[in-house]
Amino acid sequence: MNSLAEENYLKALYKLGGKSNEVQTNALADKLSTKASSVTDMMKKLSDKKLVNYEPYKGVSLTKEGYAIAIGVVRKHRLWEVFLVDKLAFKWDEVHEIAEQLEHIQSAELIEKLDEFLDYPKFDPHGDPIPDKNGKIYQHLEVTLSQLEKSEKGIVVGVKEHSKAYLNYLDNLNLMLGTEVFIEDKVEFDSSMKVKINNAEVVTISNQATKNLYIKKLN
Amino acid sequence: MNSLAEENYLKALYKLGGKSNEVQTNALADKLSTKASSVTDMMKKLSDKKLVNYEPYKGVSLTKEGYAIAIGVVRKHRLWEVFLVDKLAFKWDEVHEIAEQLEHIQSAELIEKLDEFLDYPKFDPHGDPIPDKNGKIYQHLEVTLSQLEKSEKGIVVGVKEHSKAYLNYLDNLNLMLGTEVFIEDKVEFDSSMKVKINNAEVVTISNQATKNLYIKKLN
DNA sequence: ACATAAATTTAGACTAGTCTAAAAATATAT
DNA sequence: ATATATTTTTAGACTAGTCTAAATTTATGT
Repeated sequence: MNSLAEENYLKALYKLGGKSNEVQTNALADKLSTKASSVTDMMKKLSDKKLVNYEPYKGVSLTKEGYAIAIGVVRKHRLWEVFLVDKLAFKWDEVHEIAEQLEHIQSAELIEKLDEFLDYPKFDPHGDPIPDKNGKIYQHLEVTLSQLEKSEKGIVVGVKEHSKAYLNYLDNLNLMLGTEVFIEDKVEFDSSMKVKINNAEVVTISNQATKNLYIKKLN
Repeated sequence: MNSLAEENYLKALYKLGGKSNEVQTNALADKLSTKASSVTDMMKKLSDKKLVNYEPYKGVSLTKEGYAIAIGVVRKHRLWEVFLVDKLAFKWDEVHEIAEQLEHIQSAELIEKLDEFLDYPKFDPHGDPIPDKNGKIYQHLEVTLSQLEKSEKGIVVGVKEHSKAYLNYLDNLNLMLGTEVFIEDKVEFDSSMKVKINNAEVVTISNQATKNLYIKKLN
């Protein structure tokens, strides 16, 4: 069994380095809002448990076993987010902190039953893919709104940035998962875009915002 | 905010002493499977936080504020148990350990939404009353099966003992919440009872078992 | 190549929670 | 009433996880 702290380190390592990329001590410290010295201590511990490959001064990466644990935590986080939004009517910008707690509940049976109850969702409320029980993830084709050209059409399938501020900004533009977008125009000056939403109103979206929306192209 | 350990001490204090009864250090240590010295340390801490009334060597009881927290944890535990049984199809003997974890999730909004989702249940899967959001509890009239006389009739409304072994024993007898029981006979020799279940088969129930079943008398 | 900067690790201290063993207080028994 | 048993508290040590400050290693710029 792994402690809550250990699980959080493994999850952060996954978010920064994926299945096998090296991650620097400071990057991990930043991600976890802790200090580099604390990271070093934990890396030694996780290395002893064979959950990470750690060489002093050289960075760290997940072992196969560490990756499996990290993926499991991500799976739990995202399934709970679906539960919170679909069943308890939370909004998509309200669920992160609660899911951060729920992701550490220990019970394999619980999570399988939750998955079934939710009807085996493939994506969480932000469009992030939910690993299946074997750890398989179906990744987005990573096309962002900013990469579409004038007159191209697509559907919003995910967000890259999860802050409350950004999610609220999208809500106010009526942009949510499943929304159809059509590029009316790209403004050269500030790289913002004029976008027609669901064949109705046209809104202007900042470059910053367009870079953080995943789109599935149509036609 | 209170730590997980603090919440567990407060809950145990509630289970042993209710709203205001004094509890001995050793009793608390037993309940929490810890040592008396650990209890003493924690009581000093909770006393400093004004969550318990503690006088060295004299025992300890909950303050109003400590009681409110304890009741909140119990409310969360029991609501999650309802979720696990009603929505995720767990059996009543499988939910305790998971609910022990879920009861510490911090989010007032979560628990209110869960309560609504479950349709404001009054009792958990073992028949224990669920405190409402103001901390009000509707207690059972505490009649146990063992207190019924020959030819009396009642309905099973709760269990006093929550061990897996006991709950399984009841399952095997087809005894669950809502089951109708009719006392065919009381055996003087070992105080066991012959009980007709749902107007069908007659089973023999040990004294030990009859003392742990709450009954609502009929007629 | 060498000085300096940046990143990382080590050393030592702190907190929360736990433990064992000894000391102190309270209860019980004759 | 006094010895004995029981209960509780205190003292000191331990672990997990964190921190600051100093030391060390690696990277960078001229």
